Amino acid sequence: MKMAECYIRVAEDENEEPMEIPSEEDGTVLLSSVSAQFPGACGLRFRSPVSQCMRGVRLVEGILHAPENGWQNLVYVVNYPKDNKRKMDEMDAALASKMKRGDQKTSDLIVLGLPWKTSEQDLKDYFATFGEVIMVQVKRDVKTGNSKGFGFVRFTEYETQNKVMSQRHMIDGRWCDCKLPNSKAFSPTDYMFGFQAGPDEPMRCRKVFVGRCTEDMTADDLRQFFMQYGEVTDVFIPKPFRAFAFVTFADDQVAAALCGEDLIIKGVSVHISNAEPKHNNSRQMMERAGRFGNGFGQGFGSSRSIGGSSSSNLGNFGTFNLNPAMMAAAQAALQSSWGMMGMLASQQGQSTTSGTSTSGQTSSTRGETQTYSSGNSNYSTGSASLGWGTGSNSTTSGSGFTSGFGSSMESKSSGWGM
DNA sequence: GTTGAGCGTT
Repeated sequence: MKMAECYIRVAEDENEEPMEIPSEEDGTVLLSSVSAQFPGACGLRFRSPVSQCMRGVRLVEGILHAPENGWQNLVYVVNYPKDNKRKMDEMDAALASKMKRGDQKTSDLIVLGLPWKTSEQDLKDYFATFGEVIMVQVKRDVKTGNSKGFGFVRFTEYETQNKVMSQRHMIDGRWCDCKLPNSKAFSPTDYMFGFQAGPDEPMRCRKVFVGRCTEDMTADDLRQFFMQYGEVTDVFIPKPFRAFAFVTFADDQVAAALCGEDLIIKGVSVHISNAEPKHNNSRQMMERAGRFGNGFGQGFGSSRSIGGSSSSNLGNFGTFNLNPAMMAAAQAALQSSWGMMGMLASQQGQSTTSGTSTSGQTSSTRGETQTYSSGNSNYSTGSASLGWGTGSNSTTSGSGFTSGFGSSMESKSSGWGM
């Protein structure tokens, strides 16, 4: 009877400009039609002109049925699963800052083949001839103190890093190689910032895991350091020493923005990731796959092949490298929603244009070039700015990629049980 | 007190 209505007006919020969504011939509207425009949508509601209350739209097997008096000219508001809409916006913001290309952040490089006798000072002296060094480390046996023959180095400038990776190094009489460490090759946890995967855990995550801590980092050191990003409400260091700590912020977005970052505290590179909820098997499996390159990482090229020596073939690889990570992260974090996928596709599509409509970047870019030092260390954090330095560089045309992404998702969705 | 491909944290 409401055949005349060809479109209904749908918006994410009552006050936002609605989008017209087509109805079916029988006057119903398919949920899929709604979710095509509002990824992750699970239903509709509207404000009843009579009661002035919000009312739900009847939904049966994916079909939205018009209210008593037809769709009329009301604005229908999209429902999202639980509070995922809000989460999605924050993920949007945090992802945007991490996916920012252009500002190519440096990462720690692993230095393989060091002579046993080489000290951190030796390393620093050697690499300082290439550019400013902000961190060096020689990995040693905890009991004997003997060098394990490898270490890490980090430079201020991305160009320096590329130069160093592009050649071999004669250090104290041995040839050494500098590479991006395996830990930099896609870890889904880095994308799962701020989310508790548990279905009954609506709390957003304000706590981060700080890995690779050294024993000389006190709770006060950590508090002093992390203050620059936002109010710190708690610092927890397990005893006895376990080489990690937890830092809790007042603002969950600060925690989200820091996840995936490598920060330098007291001359040591620590890695920030989400403080994991205790039970989550699927996530840990994926983490393994990511860390050791057995799963997604290999088929799509590890990041070590990207940021490295050849700057000529960066383009396509970089974009493809991120996608499996996103898929895995989305699967684990959102489980029941495709919302993030649409967001990712649009992000990719926008990556070659200057202005994105993505909101909220400002909140995570405070505190540029802050320094922190302690004791007799003269190291400092070169830059506290956020962003992800995969070294990837999107030169792919956005539209072509986006469509490919969408279709591959559809073909795999059944296998993933989503 | 040794060694020579690897890989830093739950």
